[in-house]
Amino acid sequence: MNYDKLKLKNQLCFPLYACSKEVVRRYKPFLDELDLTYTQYITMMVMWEQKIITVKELGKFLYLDSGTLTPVLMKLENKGYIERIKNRIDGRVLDLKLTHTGEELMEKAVNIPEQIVKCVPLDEADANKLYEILYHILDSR
Amino acid sequence: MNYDKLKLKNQLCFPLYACSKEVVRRYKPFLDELDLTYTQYITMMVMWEQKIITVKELGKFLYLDSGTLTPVLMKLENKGYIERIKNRIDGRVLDLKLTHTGEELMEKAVNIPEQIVKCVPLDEADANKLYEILYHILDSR
DNA sequence: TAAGAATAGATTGCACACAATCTTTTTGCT
DNA sequence: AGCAAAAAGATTGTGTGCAATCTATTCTTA
Repeated sequence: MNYDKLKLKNQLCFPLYACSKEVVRRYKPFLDELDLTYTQYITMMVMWEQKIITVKELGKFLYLDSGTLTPVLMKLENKGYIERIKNRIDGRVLDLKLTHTGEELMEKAVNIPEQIVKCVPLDEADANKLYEILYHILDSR
Repeated sequence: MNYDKLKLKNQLCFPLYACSKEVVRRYKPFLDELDLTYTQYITMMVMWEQKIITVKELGKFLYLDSGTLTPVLMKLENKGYIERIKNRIDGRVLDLKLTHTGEELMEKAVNIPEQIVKCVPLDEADANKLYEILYHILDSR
């Protein structure tokens, strides 16, 4: 029996998993300046774009469920970046609303993407290819 | 000011992070049959290959530190797949030794890689390219 | 060779992820 | 209208990740 397929070096999932963590680590110094975790940061990215959104919709953007999001959203509310407002039409729904403070935070975050690009060695072709492959996998759910 | 770079769809890190979790999710049904988590699985992959290894060396393979590994290794020891043995020459070092039971587990795991391939839609060229890009980033530490 | 530095792992504390379950509210059906 | 099913979030419990710190041991070097 050949066990080569079980070797770590022959896996595709493993470098994906390791690389994901590695890139998140490289965000940390920049996010520390804003006192945001990575999960809080990507949540704020959606908030900056949507202004108002339900937890459900947010979860679709981030591929996360309420079990993960609820505590994250409570922290962001405590920091004053969002408000959590029960929807009046449908009582099951929680609307998330970007606050003025949350909007201001965007100004401080606006330089992060380009700083990350400097920390991750990828030419544009590879970046595009990577993007394409990753979304191809994600879209196959 | 242009805020496009802060949009989620324009990030490369985010699909990497989401895709990593998605692929790990696709492992779950197969790993559940072996009663292994993904972290325990990749740890066992190293053990199956190395038979004996220190925690330090294992951590280099997996890009994980003792804070993460210690509890994982204790669980694998409880399940009988590895032994944790203090090194006699250097008392600081902990050797991990694959047990017979651990070796047997490999037989049950041997089909997992090919089953995952079926669950992740990637042709060989893209798989190779993805592999190359990911290790390029990982190696830039 | 004795003390300080370095190293290997363990521990602690915090923040996710995610499955499973629970609560509240709304929908759909008859 | 009345009730079962479905939906949206919250809660609970387990298992990572990882920074910071602690302990035990070994190395270094004055």
